[in-house]
Amino acid sequence: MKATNLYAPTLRQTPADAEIVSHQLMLRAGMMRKSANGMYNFLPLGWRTIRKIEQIIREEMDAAGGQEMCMPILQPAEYWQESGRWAAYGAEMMRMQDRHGHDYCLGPTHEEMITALVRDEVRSYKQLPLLLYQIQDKFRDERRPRFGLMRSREFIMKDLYSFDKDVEGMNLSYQKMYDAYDAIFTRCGLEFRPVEADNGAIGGGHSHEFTVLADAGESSIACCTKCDYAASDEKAELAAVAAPDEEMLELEKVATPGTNTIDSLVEFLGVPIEKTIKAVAYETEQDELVLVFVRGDHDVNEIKVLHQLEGALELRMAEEEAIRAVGGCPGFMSPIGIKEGTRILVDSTVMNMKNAVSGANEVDFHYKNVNPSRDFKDVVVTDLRLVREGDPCPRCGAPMKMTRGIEVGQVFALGTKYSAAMGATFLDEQGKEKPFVMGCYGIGVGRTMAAAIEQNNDEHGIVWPRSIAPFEVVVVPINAKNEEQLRYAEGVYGELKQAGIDVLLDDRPERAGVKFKDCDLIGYPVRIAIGPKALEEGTIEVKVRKSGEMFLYKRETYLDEVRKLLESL
RNA sequence: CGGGAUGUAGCGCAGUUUGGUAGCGCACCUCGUUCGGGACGAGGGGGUCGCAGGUUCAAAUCCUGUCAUCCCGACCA
Repeated sequence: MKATNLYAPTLRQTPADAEIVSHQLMLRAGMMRKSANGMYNFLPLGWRTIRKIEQIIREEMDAAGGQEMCMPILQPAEYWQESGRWAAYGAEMMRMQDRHGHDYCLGPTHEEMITALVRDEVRSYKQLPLLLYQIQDKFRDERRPRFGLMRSREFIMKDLYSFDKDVEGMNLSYQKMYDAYDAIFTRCGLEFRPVEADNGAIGGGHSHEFTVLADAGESSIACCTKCDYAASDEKAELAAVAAPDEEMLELEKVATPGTNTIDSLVEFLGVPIEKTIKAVAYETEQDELVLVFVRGDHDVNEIKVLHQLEGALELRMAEEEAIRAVGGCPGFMSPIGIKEGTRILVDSTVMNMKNAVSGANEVDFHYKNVNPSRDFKDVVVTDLRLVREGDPCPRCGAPMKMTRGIEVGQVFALGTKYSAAMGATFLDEQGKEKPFVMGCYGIGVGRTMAAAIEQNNDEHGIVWPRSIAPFEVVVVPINAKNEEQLRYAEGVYGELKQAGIDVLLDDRPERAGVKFKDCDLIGYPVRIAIGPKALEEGTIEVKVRKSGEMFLYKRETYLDEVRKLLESL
């Protein structure tokens, strides 16, 4: 490819509406342009990178036994009604009607489509396992698209669905995908962690998110500093803090005027915050009141709370009336003296506390010397709190570190949620009808591209990992208006191309400085400059974008040297 | 959907307070000089000032409405 035939409009200045560096650089490097909120045009350079990422994904999916196919983006509502998600999906689904008034959506994902397809096709356990995937645009009407490709409304996703005859088979498929994902993100040159993820409302199976470590990321993950445990902040398991070795003292009610927050209580009583018990009251969408108690300095993990409440999908802060109705007092709550039958959840750390302070269910009064193991009745005790920096790892006990990351992929053991709901069954060895045991596995292709830039850039621009760079090598005649130089550069370009290297010839009649700046901005891994030195001395000047190293090679040997260089990038 | 900010040429911005012929830098076009890290000179093209209504002799500027974009909070590839 020659630059004079390439539409790559670079920008000197950063567009004002781009916030994070990957978005800014993709615009500046002429890789993409915005079309509408959360939707983007990929320009030729950006598309080359997308295609390279897709190709890596394809190769690894195929190697893992996947078969590529393609399903329609437009999906009939009836499948979604069968799975129950037509109602459940909410405003995030782009919906429309055809001329006959039939409902459709633009696919936000394809579990329903693939399940319906396989249901109609696959009859026997002998046809399993079946791993089908596609790479295609998905639509999600995000409440707030932002950060360029990081969260867009139309995005390219690789989605694979596995169908197995039993849970063991599913686990095998899951592991294959897990390993393939590991290979894909490694090949893309990314620093990432597979983290244990919450499986949300889907329930049942397990799930991992593949998270690229980057400050611009929207997910917060807890990583053990010693072992390889890593989990999303919502998922991170926490053991109870051990019970202190103290005598249990007599429960005592004390007046604590105006102390309806933990901070004011700590100040008023002069007790350490670790000796206080905090209450949070929620109501479910079924209007059930749930009282949650955690240590004063801890935060409630609402996901963990939801897992305790079968059937509930959402929590809202409880109305004061509802709290009073069960004998609670907003700002001064305690499990002691709450109406029988009220759902009370207590974090396991709280249960180990001794001689703590909690509310007394009366305005301006608290209990001292609360000993939950003695004083709390009819409560559910479990892990309910949100992980914090320094909390002990559930595996090895070493402190955990909180990091930010970009979720580029997720692997998910679905089980029979969709196959059962949609009646997708096969006959097993005994001739018995069984629902498929499924898994689903997604990769955000554009997000992977953005994540790669977040991790690989400097003040001059992008520093592409070789595997996903739009071109591996750029050949720059210093003065393309000089016929001799241009011819020489064309020769070198032809040799590289002949050698199977993905190379661009920057034959634009621009000044050297302009072209060099563009090279750095776009981030080609290797730059070859052809100037007087090449013509007079036959030396080829090679510069590595990442390290800034410059090498001079003889014309006779530079090809091998460049090949070696590329392999190291 | 709540909170905040911004809409003026392809990009970055000034002008709005105090109404009076729409500007600057970059980019673009022409000519000349220049040519290994975003050159210089001369000339040139391009904007119904987001949109609609209102006030006024006169509106980018004041008022009302509306739309869009960006950032902060509940989710996900």
